[in-house]
Amino acid sequence: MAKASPTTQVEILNKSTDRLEVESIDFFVRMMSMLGMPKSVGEIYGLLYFSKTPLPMDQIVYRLGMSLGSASQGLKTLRSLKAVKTTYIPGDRRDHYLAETEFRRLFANFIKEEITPHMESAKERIQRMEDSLSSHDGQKDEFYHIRIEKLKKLTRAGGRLLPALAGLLKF
Amino acid sequence: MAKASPTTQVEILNKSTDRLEVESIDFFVRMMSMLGMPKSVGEIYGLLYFSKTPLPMDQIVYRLGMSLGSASQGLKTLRSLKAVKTTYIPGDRRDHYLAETEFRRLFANFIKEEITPHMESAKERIQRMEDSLSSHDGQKDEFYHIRIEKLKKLTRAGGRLLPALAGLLKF
DNA sequence: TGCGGGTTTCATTTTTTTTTGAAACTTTTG
DNA sequence: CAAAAGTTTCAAAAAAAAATGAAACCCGCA
Repeated sequence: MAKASPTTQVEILNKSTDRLEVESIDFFVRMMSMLGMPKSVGEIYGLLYFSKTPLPMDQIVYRLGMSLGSASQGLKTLRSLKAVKTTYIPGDRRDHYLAETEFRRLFANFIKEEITPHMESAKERIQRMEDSLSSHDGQKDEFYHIRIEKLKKLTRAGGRLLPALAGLLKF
Repeated sequence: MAKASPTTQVEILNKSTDRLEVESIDFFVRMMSMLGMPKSVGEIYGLLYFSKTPLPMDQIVYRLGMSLGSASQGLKTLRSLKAVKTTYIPGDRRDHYLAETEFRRLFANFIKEEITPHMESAKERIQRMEDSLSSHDGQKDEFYHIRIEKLKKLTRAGGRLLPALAGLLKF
């Protein structure tokens, strides 16, 4: 099927749910891009968020006018963040996607998947700083030790606080 | 003055503080890029973080082998985040930059400057969603109302929690 | 007022990221 | 087993973001 032309996208929009959909896509595109996610990911989630029924990939492609590749990539990302789930529809071979709308869970997952790994490698890098300092200068220079200590505190605080944060969220 | 050639950058590196500097730059480039900041900003902050003396812009340019434009842009960003301060050095017309190393303060500022504004516009967008829904469908459809309610809770939680977070940080 | 060091701005170039689309792969079904 | 539907992968194209460098600007000073 021919991909939707630009005009088709905006064609009617009188139904209030269509306007809602547009706002939703806009909303999540921005939100996701704050978290460093590409536009396509936000678009897909935004579409699914106000969809009463689970949508198959080709519907997503058609409604958003995006390529199959983007949709597949985007859904993969969303699956890895547990932001969508697939539902089984009898008599249909296609996967149907539904948005996970519990932000608490989404948030917790995001921290686990995207932040925690960075914290780990940050700790390693700090360790390397200490090594290079102590091996060479003995214990002489306060300044550098203090700076390194601050970094340690930063990563410790981050490592404890961020995971705790998800628990604090009382939605 | 000629810009440092690539080899000059890595030339010696036996002094432990040089290795520290490299690790620091690496560290902050990654950290900043998690927060959506360009590499140049992380490099500058990383350099200043382990510098005992305030550095003028031309030193930053020379040591990092970056362009004047990048350095100026990067310092502007760092100033706006209050991540560097300028110090006065008698008899020198150049500004000298020093890293602000209290992460608590930095963090609070980052939230205020970069996050809060987005929260505001998110609220407006949600308002628009409610408008388009209520104007058209009266009050019939639970589903959409619930979804919108969730978004409201999300932004409310974000708006309260994020600023509070800076206070929680006990570095 | 004109000079000169220091800095900012911004059009252009470079680099990086994202999207596309077609081929390859997988799975279901006749 | 072959055909077809659905999906993923990935090289190439497009778009977006960042860096460059030169011109413009500012400001103190002679």
